[in-house]
Amino acid sequence: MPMNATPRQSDKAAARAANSQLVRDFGLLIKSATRLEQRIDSALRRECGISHTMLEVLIRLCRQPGEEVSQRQLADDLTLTSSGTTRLIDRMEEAGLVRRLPSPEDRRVALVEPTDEGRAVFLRAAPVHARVVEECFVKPVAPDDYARLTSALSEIHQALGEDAG
Amino acid sequence: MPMNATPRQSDKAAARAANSQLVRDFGLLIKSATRLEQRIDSALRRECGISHTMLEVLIRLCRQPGEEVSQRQLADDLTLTSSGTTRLIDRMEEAGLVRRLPSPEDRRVALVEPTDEGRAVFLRAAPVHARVVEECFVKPVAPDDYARLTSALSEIHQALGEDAG
DNA sequence: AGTCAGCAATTGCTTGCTCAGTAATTGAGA
DNA sequence: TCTCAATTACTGAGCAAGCAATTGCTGACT
Repeated sequence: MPMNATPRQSDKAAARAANSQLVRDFGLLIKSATRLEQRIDSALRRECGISHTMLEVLIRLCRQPGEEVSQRQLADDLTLTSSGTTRLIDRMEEAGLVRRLPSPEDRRVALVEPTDEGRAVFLRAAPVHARVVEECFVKPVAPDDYARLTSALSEIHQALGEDAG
Repeated sequence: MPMNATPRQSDKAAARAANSQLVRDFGLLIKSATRLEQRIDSALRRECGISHTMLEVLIRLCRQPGEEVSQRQLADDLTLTSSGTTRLIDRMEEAGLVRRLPSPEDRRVALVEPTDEGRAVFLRAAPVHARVVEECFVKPVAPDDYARLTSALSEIHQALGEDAG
């Protein structure tokens, strides 16, 4: 494997790879998603006093009454580690938004349930969330593109789920 | 503003809003982007010893020789605060990947320049990056959808850039 | 019954970021 | 020319996440 002082052919190829359209498209995805999430997060903090992550938890807990969710399930849904989830739920419990209760079926699992306060906050936050999504995500996209966008995202998401290594 | 014990009509509407297709589509975007970035990041750490963020810096520094970039510019490009950028460059300088030099035009700005080591790492990392992007982002998407995906992303990105408040 | 591999949750430590506040420098207007 | 608001970078403090190691529990296999 010879190493020259002057750039080799393959070096130029590598440099080109980093600037390829595909890689830039990818960058656009990451950047847009990052900014979107920041937008949502700051709107929620300002108007409702909770983070976006906390709202995502509440969304899953408030689907229907009596349907508690395990931390494991939340972790998977939110793309978090279990330790991250533990501490997220700690903070939400501290804030009076949720409550932990032991699972009757498996004493390892901690089920999470919203408090009345949690439900109330959810009801205030959901429209804020929906509003920002509408403004920053749905509205800017041409209707023709929208369907393709979501199907592309599903494909990506599914591919990522399969080879979960 | 009357408050009843039983859920009001508007509460149901709020709950429905949180479960609307639009909001779920948005969730899919966030989740896919998060996972994609994790994938890239861990591949780069494992195979090249740098984070995804660091590679993004190197990409911008290695475009062409002699084109130094200010930290401000990097911060904007990477969606970071300026203090985050300061410390990122601190770490990269520590690792011997980049060097700071004062701007001759404006003594406030710190220009950033890659070292030889930084360029070498970039050349090793770029193909890894490209490979994962290809596998996880480009390949899973049907060709018909791909063009729409990127145009949708551009529209979103542009909309986010305009009302930068 | 007894063992043991595996999973859920938690905890200590580290990392990578933000926020708020500071200092130096610039450029535009009185 | 002087002043002053805006801009660039840096620093201290704090927060939210990850990783690694631990505990308690479960279910499967001998």
